[in-house]
Amino acid sequence: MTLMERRTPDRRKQVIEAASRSFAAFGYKATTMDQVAKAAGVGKGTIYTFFANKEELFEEILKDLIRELRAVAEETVNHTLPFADNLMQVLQRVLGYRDRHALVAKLSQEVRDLGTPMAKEGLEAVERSIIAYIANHLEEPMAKGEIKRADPQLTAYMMLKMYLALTAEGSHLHAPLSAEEVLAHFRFYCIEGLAVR
Amino acid sequence: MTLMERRTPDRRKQVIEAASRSFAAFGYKATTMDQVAKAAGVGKGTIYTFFANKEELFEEILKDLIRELRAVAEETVNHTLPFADNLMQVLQRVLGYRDRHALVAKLSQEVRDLGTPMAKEGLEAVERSIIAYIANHLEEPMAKGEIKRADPQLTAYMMLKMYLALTAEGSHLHAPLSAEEVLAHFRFYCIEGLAVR
DNA sequence: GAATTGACCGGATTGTTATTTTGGTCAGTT
DNA sequence: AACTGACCAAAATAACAATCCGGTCAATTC
Repeated sequence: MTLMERRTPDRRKQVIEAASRSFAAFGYKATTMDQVAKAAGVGKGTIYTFFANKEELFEEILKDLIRELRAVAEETVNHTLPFADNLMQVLQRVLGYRDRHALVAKLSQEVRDLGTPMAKEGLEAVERSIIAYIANHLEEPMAKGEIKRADPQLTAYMMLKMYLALTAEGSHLHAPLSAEEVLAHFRFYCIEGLAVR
Repeated sequence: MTLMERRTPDRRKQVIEAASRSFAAFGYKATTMDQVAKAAGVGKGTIYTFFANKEELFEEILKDLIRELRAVAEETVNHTLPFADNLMQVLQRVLGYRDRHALVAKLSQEVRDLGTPMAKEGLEAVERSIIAYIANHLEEPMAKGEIKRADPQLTAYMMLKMYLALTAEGSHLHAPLSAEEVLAHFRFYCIEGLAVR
């Protein structure tokens, strides 16, 4: 096995890992193919045997990120528990996923500062995928009557927006909230609502 | 009166109105002081007898906008009605306030496309002022037990974010919603919550 | 003489051209 | 057959010139 790895090291994997680090550290635009090749210990041409261009390489990295988030969610969800509990659990785990967030954070900054179209599209793809995932998992509790019936797509969208409002965006209006505060507030505003019962 | 207007036309008002139109039509950066002076039928120097610089002129226009929104809200609110009803009424009126929205829309676009710092600060000022206003008007219904107790500042912030998610931002994910849909969804997500009662 | 004006100034912005960087290729090496 | 890196054209950046615009103030008007 060690010998085999020596003989045929997995170039593709090397490339993906180097690229992943580079995109997270420098963003889309500032990551050069020469750089990735160097970091991967690979000739530049080799990259192009696996990926048609920089764009496709980037999309692969994003797919990995989405896959990973989905996996984290999947292994956290417990279908015997109430919907709200699952939602909270998943959010808590995703919140703690700092390192993987680095790519998202860097891309967000790049969109703000440089406006790189590719970074913007990438973030939108991640966002769409998260919304689709949540929307999917909304249908069961709705059918079961655990939560009210509503357009799952729109509901998932609103959930994400509220989550982001509590974590990322609102930094300049309310002091950064702790993970527990985020969870408590999310439950309060999103699930329970302001109306008295 | 007509004669008096002829004799001492209100230069300050002329300037403010011309500037207001120009900021709404072209944004902060693309509005030049020469242009404003021309449109106001006034020498450029005159502007500087009322406003120290372009920035102050802009801030005055924003103050006017905020004052106007506040006035619309104030004359709509009926303290004998339930909180949720008032909220809906005010939203409905603000939603229909197309002309005044023009300035906000233009500034939003300018922040997106040009990143003009002054436009960004201006929008944030408007946002802060709206949040402060809502927060103020949350305390009474909270005290009366009409809605649940919570940090008014944060609650107001979440309300605005939800409103914006339903109207402005979400254009690329859900088709633009009609005014009625926005109101219905806002009531659903913000007031009632997803939990079944 | 108070209010108003517009030519004028310098710093910022925009347009232009020269230089460098970088995504992608492919002849040659291993 | 897998892999490499010198090479190319196009895109990005830097350097510089030309223009624009916020702000001032001496001259003008009322």
